[in-house]
Amino acid sequence: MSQLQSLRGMVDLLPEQTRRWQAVEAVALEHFRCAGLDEIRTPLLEFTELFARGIGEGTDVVGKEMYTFLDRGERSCTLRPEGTASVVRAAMQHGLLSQGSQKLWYGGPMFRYERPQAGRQRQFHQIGVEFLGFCSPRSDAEAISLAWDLLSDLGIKGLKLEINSLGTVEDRNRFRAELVTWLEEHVDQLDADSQARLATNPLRILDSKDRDTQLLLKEAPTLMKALSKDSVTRFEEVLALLNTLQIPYQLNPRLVRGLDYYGHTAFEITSDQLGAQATVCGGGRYDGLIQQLGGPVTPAIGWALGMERLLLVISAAAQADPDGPAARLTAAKPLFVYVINRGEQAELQALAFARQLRGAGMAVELDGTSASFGKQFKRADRSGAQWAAVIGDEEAKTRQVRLKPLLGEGEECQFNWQDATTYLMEQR
RNA sequence: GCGGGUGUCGCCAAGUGGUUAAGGCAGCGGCUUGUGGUGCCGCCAUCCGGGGGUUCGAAUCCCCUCAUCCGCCCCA
Repeated sequence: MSQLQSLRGMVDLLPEQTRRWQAVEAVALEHFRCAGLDEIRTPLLEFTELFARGIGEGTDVVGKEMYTFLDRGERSCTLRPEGTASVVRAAMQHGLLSQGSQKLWYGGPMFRYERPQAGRQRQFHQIGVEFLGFCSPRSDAEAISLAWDLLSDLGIKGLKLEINSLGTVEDRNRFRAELVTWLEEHVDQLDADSQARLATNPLRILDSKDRDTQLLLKEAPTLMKALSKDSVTRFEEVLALLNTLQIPYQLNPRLVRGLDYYGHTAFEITSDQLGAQATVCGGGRYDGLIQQLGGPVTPAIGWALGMERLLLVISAAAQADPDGPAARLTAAKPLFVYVINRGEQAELQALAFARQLRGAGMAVELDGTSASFGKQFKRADRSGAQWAAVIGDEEAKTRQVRLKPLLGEGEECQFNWQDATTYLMEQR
C-alpha cells in the first residue's frame, strides 16, 4: 500500500490498548511508591559513547541494533536502547550519587533496530528500577521481589524466575580464559555463530540455542566452579533470601545476559505465553558500570520489564480467567452519563450541563449531532453509559433535564440541573 | 542480515482464468420528524498491497517490488 504509515517496528497504541497500559502503569506506580522509589526521567537521545562504553562494544545491542545518527553538529547520537546507562549518567551528572544511595524507577520507549516478531518491536517500552549504592545481597532480593510481586499482583500465572551468578570481573576473566582454552580444543564441533563469538564474546556461547553445541557444553568448564569463595557465598545469601520470601526460582548456569555490565546476580523472569521471546523482565547487578562511566565506585542492581510483552501475557491471563485481576485491567472505558440534546437552546444548555456533571467528577459524553432523539438514544445505548440525560426544547424552557436509566427498567424523571447532579452523584 | 507464511471494504471473510467482486460486524440513512436496546428496508470495494508480464479475457497464472506476520541471531 502506498498510504502513509508508521515505520516498521513502530507501533501505535489505540484507545483499547492505552486503557490497559494505564491500568498496568497505575499498579506499577503503586508498587514503586510502596517500595519508596522515586521516578527519574532521562532524554531519549544520548551521545553514542554512553551506550558504547556502558553496554559494551562487543554486545549485539551496540554492535548492530542501535539507532545512531550524526546531528547537525556532527555529534554521534543514539536513541536509547535501554535505560540503565542513561539513569547512571544522569545520577552522575547531577551528583545524586554523593547524596547517598538512590532507589529509582523509570519508564518509557527504547529503540533497537531489529526485525520485528512476536514480542519484539523497534520501539518498545520498558519500566525498570535501579538501586544505586546498594551492595548487600538483601538489595538483590529486594529488587527481585519488587518485580515478582508486581507481576503477581497483575494476575499473571506461570512465570518462571531464572537466576545465576556471574561473579566478579576477576572471576569472569579467569573463567573466560579457561573456557576459551577449552573451546579452542573443540572449535570444529561448534556451530558457526558460536565459532564467531569465540573471539568477540565467548561467554555468550554458553547461551547458544544450537543443540549440538549445547550437548558439547555439558562437558565444558562451568562458571559456577570458577567463582571465588566470596562470590559463591554472596550468591547463596541471595538464594536464601528468596527462599525466605518464598519466591520460587530456578538456577540457570547458562544465563549470561547480553549486556557487559552485569556481574554477580543475573536473572530473568519468563512466561510460557510469549512464543520465542519469552523474557518479560531481566536484570542483575552492575557494580562496575558506574566506575566504568567515570563515576565513583558504586555498587548497584536493577531490572527492566518489557511493557509490550507484559501486556501480551496479561491478555493471555485475562482470557484464561475472565474474572481474574488481569481481566479487570482490560475492562472497557466506564462512561456514566450520555447527554442527549436537540434544539438551539437545548444544545447550548446541554454543553453547560455536561460541564457541570464533569465538574462533579462524572464521565460524561455529549452527543454532538442534532440527530433525532431516537438516533441519539441509539448511540447512548451503544456508548455503554448508565444514564441518559435528555435536554430538548421542552426542558430548555425551564432549564430542566430528564434522566433515564439505560440499564434495567427504571423510570424517567425530570429535575432541575442541581437536583439532577446531586441525584446522579448518589447513583454512582 | 538470513529462513518461512500472508496480503480482497474500518474489522472478519467468500471468490482460485470468463459479463455487475458473496456474506457478516461496524458505520450511515429510513420505517419511528421527542426516547434506546429487537425487527425490517436502503447505502457503504469501477476494485482485489504496488508495478510489469502471459491471455481474447486475471483478484485468480508468472516475474519483480513493498508491507506485514512468525522464526533464526539477540534481547524487554
